Amino acid sequence: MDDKFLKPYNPKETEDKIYKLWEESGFFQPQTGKSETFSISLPPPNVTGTLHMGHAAMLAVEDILVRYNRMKGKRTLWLPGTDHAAIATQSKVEEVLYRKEKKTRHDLGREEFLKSVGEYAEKSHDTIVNQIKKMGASVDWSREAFTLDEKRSLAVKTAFKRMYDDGLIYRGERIVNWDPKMQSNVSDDEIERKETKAPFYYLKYGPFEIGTARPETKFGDKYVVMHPRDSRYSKYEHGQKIDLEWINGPITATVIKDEAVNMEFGTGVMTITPWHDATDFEIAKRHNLDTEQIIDFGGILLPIADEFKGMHIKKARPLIVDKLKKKGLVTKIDEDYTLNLATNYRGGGIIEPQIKEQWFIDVNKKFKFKNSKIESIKNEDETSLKEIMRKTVDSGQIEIIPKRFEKIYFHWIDRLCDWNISRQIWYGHRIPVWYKGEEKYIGIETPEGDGWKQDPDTLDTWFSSGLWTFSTLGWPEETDDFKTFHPTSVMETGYDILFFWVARMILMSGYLLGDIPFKKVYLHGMVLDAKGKKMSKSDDKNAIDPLEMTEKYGADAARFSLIVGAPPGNDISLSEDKVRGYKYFANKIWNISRFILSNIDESTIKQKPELNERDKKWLKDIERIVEKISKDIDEYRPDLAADEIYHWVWHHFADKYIEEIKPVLENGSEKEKLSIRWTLYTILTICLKLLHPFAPFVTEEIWQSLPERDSKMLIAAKWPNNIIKDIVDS
RNA sequence: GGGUGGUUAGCUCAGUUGGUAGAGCGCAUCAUUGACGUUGAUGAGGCCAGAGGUUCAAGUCCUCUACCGCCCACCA
Repeated sequence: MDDKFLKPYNPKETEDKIYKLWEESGFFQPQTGKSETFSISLPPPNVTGTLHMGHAAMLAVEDILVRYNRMKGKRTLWLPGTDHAAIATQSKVEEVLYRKEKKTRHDLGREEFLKSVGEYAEKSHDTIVNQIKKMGASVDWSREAFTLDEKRSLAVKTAFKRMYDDGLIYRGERIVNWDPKMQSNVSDDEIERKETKAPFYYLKYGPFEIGTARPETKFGDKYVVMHPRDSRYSKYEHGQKIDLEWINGPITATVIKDEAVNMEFGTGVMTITPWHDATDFEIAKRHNLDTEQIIDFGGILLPIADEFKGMHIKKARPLIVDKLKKKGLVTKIDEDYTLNLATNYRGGGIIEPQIKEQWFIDVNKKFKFKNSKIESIKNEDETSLKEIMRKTVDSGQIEIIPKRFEKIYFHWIDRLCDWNISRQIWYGHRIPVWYKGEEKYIGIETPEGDGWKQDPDTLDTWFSSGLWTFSTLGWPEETDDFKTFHPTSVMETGYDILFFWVARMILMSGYLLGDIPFKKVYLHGMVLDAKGKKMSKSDDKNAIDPLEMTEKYGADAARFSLIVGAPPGNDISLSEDKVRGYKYFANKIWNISRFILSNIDESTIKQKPELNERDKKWLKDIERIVEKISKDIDEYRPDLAADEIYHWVWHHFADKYIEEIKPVLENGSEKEKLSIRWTLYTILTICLKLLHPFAPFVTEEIWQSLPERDSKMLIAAKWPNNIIKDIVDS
């Protein structure tokens, strides 16, 4: 027996060494010559981020699936990469730039700024990669990808051009979610509404009373809107002009009747600001009304505000309210009003709706479906992107686990509007469109000749993420990897990005390949702290750092603690006690092995002796466990499998069997001892295999010290199967 | 407002087609110098949120209620 067993298991001394051993073995790469495949694309973490508990949980689940399927003999690929995370990364660099040098990106200029973002991303990249390794993730580093590298750029441009040529991408002037802080718009899905207390003002508007939380937008309000069936206002006619006194003097207002008005709310009358409100914009469009910009893209009031022009809205508001009060136009102020403030979920800027020209993907436009591998849409059928997203899941070709998220997904699709894909930030994939006067060019390469200017906007980061399952495999080239590993077996990710990402992957894959990107979607929950807050938020001081946990208790313990009791889709709250508990388990495995190895010798395990009934019973019992574990993992319940194996190894195998046979090893007959020794060793090797996907480090370390084993490395060992047939009955 | 998840031991949470309530940490008693610094055995502690229903049988299925959370939504 190896001397290392004389001390307790020491993850710190073991893990890096074992990871290196695996990497050098080449087993992270798919083995050739096998037909059935299993593939997962790693959801790429932000290149500038650090590993949080959510990542750690994700890596644990995926590594379990991957190691299990690899041991089952499948040709297994887990492809890693990082995401340029346009907005998040750019904001981070801008913040540092401002803090250190008091400069903005405009002071540096586009080219120089991008260079510094690139450098920052590159430097940061190694951090996240090393953290992924610490968790024991058996990803194939030789195929690592980045959402903004050259190959992925080609995929993005190819996708854009195809969609443009099919009329699915268009440029249009719409009301968009403008973030004045970041100087870019964001898509509807990137809006996070926060409940905020704010005063709500009731203002006299001629004969009417209107309500607003934003008096600073009201300068241009010259339409007063009410419901056509509101009897209170039946004496006013649509189109009627009314002269009245307003903020900066007398104006003429026009009465508009529109069903969008809620009669129950307030007085049932409102004025509209079409340039800065989505609902108002729709009303204005319906009645062909004038629109006028009140606030510029930096949050500064325009000349229409008269004496307030040039002021920031934040400063102007109290002054405007003062003026309104002095003029006797304020009738009431509700100081305790709650409104849903729209903020940018990345970066937190307060959204100011603005009308702006942007690029969109049309999700409703019909087009002819080509190369269909989607069961529910026939080749050459007329379809739309929305229909692709719906039918692939509705037909069951893609299965979302747990099932309840399918309903949420459908609900989202049904109210989905065109996807705004352009951003005014600099870091990201530049829109592959060039202009020269009236001419326009859309393509992969910069057009020949002078005078072409590229569109300044970049693409929504989820555009490139949407291609991830196949751009990482070499698409648009028809590579062997692409043919072999796509569609991928399962997409394992958090439910919080079901819309952002999962839906967009289905859209992109469906349109570009006529195929699904993955067969299953496994959604894991959020890791919560003791207060029930998401641990992935970097500003959360209660967060448990996964690296600190691996440092203190070992990666195997961290993995176990993130798996047990975490069914798909359920949030888990993690405590340090739980991690510690599983560290003890790793040591228990260590000591079981120590006990067994000190009680056998090579000659007693090489040849199967005649087995007594007790040992046969235990061998049958572990076969039952093997079947249970396999079934649980096959059904995407690693949480149950982990709990089951934990319980069996500790409280059955160790507490019962080993305790039972201890006296027999002392005083029993030679025949009995032979049977026991062989059984102990056999069960140990099976247990190590069963435990390996969950606790890869400690099991591999023990495996390396086994005198007799059917594979040099545990990572490549064969998953146990038909034990009774192979052992007991022969 | 619509949808959705939760409510189980002192704490944090599991409980897969309905069949005698489980884990980690904590607690009590005993054993143990040991394969185990991290051990074992035994035990205390649960009207499984509340009410009704289906069933031979409900933590589990159905209906309603309460509270907590999350997602969605154009109430200015």
